[in-house]
Amino acid sequence: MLLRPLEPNSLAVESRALAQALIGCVLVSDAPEGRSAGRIVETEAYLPGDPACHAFIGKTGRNATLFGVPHRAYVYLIYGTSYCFNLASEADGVGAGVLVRALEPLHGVELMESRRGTRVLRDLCRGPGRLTQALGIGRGHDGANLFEGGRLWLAAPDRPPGRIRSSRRIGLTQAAARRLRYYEAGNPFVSGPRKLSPP
DNA sequence: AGGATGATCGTCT
DNA sequence: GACGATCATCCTC
Repeated sequence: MLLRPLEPNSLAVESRALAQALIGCVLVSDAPEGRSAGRIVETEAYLPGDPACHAFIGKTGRNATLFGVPHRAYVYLIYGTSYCFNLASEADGVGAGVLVRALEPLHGVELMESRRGTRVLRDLCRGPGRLTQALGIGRGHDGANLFEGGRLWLAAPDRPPGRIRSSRRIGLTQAAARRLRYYEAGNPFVSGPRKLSPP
């Protein structure tokens, strides 16, 4: 399978534009065990000054990469069990990011199955904690540059993305009404509700 | 030093 | 649909 590295500086910096631009792009993990990759089908934007954004409380040890240069990986542990993968967004110094919530498996399905402990294709990368486990992403990837051919990088879309829809973000207690979740319409690898939520 | 919290997942009913 | 696991992180003594 041909994977063409995404051109640096080709992605939007503004959080909502970035969240939409990432749909269809391919996230690639090159680990000692082999390559695994998936097509991004669902994202969420976390804006500057957004109470739901980890950066809202100010810069701390955990969230520092959200305040750094855009498009670096921000990875953190949630509920003591799962890692979430984000890209920092907005200008250097501004705390914001985009969470990647689901991938469509593209490459290295056997490796993903072994990491995930399931052979159900639809369950490999559907959900933020699942996709990080499938690709072997952990806290060690925090701060990674995704454009210099390292262990984790972004490739250009392998095909044009379908129509993008939006909805409320999932699992939030803060700012839950805002429609900052984006997903490819009709894609079975999208997590959570695939219908439009009420305005 | 101790307690509360959470952008989730898997299991059970 | 509901619930418990599990722990790094942050806040308050």
